[in-house]
Amino acid sequence: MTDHRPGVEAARADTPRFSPLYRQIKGLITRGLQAGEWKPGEPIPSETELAARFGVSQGTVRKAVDELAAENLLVRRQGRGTFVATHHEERTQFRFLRLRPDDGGPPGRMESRILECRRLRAPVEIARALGLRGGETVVFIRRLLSFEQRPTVLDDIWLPGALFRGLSAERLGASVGPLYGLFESEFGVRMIRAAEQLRAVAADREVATLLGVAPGSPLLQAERVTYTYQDRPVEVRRGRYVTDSFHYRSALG
Amino acid sequence: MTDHRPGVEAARADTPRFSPLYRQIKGLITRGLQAGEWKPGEPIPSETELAARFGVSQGTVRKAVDELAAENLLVRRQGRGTFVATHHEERTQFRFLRLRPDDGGPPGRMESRILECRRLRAPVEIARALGLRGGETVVFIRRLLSFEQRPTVLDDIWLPGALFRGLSAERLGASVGPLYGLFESEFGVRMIRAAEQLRAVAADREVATLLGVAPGSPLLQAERVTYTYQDRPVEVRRGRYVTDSFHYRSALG
DNA sequence: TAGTGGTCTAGACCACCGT
DNA sequence: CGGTGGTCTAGACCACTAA
Repeated sequence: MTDHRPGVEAARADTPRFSPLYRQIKGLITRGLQAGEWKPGEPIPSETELAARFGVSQGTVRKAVDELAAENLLVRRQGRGTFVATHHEERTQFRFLRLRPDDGGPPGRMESRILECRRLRAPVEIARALGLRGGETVVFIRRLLSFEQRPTVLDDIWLPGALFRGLSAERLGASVGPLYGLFESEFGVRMIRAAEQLRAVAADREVATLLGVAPGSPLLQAERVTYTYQDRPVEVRRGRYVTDSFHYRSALG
Repeated sequence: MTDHRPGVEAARADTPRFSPLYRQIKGLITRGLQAGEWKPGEPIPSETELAARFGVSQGTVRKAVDELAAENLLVRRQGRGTFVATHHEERTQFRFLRLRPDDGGPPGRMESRILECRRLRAPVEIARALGLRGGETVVFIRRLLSFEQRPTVLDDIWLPGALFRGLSAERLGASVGPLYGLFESEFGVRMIRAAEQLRAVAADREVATLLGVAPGSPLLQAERVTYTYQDRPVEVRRGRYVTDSFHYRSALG
């Protein structure tokens, strides 16, 4: 790279007064990830190699990789290398599902059933959340998650139609792992982070029937917006959780 | 300090195979915080000074402080110094209260009313969560939080009696800031982190009355265990939130 | 044993803050 | 201006993994 000295950067002067070198390196690595230069699950080049490529010291690369690892874009494995994060792994499996059995242990046998999958014009709120122009089509998915045969989660999912061409109930049914793994492998869309808004709601008749609870039962509702690279929203999800013997874990730091 | 070289550490050999130097430094700084060597809101010595005191390089101190800052025990302020975190500040004010108005903006005028404050023998579940022996006394507090005159949060709080001698309704009423600020200043108990379990429940008659909702209304319930240094539990809290126009924010990363 | 990430050092310089 | 944290470097050595 050229012109990455702090002073030079400062001279550029716009919104962020100063962008340190390691952040620029971070940006370059992110660009490589986004462009698919290294695929999920694969290792990226070693720190010394990246340092040579970018013409900076290893310490600077290290700090860039540190941040990317903290954001779960990369995974460090001592003695082996640094790998591109993937949703096809035990460890990342439940990163976005915060529901846990009250008795502690990991969730037991989980079964996913697709109830619906069709295309429709995006409702205004969905379009707004996804940054779509009015009238664009979205893929709508409704699915039911059961733990040990007990229906527990009803998810309604909206995805930008343009990014998920060819997504169908059959395709979903044929897949085994987590949805985000499918999205990553089949559509090249990598879910990076999400924000949820939680509230307690009363189950309406339709939802109550699907979840096997009495109408009016209290349900935990999670409205999620999921983002890919560049903080681009690519999924809206409304989940309803039966919290009789499960709870949603939240860590306050 | 003496004997902090990696090799020496490795030779000690027990559970953690190897404890890097910066973690030991981190432990020493934490001990200072816990012992009250530096008070909340005050600056700790500069990095160079700490490096000299501990006989390590500045970079090693830096990494220790980095972690402590990431855990919100310290706050770095460029050009000024590194300060001991405190609950008496705007920025940390809402660190543990994740409820937000649906319309985005920050919570409006908040009013806290103490409904109850008394001592009682710890119920078994509370005693277990707080690591108390059966029959020890706890302080029980019930309080109501209202936003813009609208009752929104009902908190039941249990604290170890031994740590909070002299805590009374009057004392609570006389205080202005957040509870954790009071606990920090008056009782020397600093809340560091917490874990919550969320579920949807139906309001019973008593709770419904206090919150001004219909009995059976769905409420978001948060069961919190709060920890101080050394991961010692020092508070159990059960909150019930009215989520008609508020939601609980959760970030998935 | 070779290669990777992880730690530690010493020193330089920069950005930011208060005086 | 002096002092603080923030960045960057170059080089050494350690811990871990796989072949």
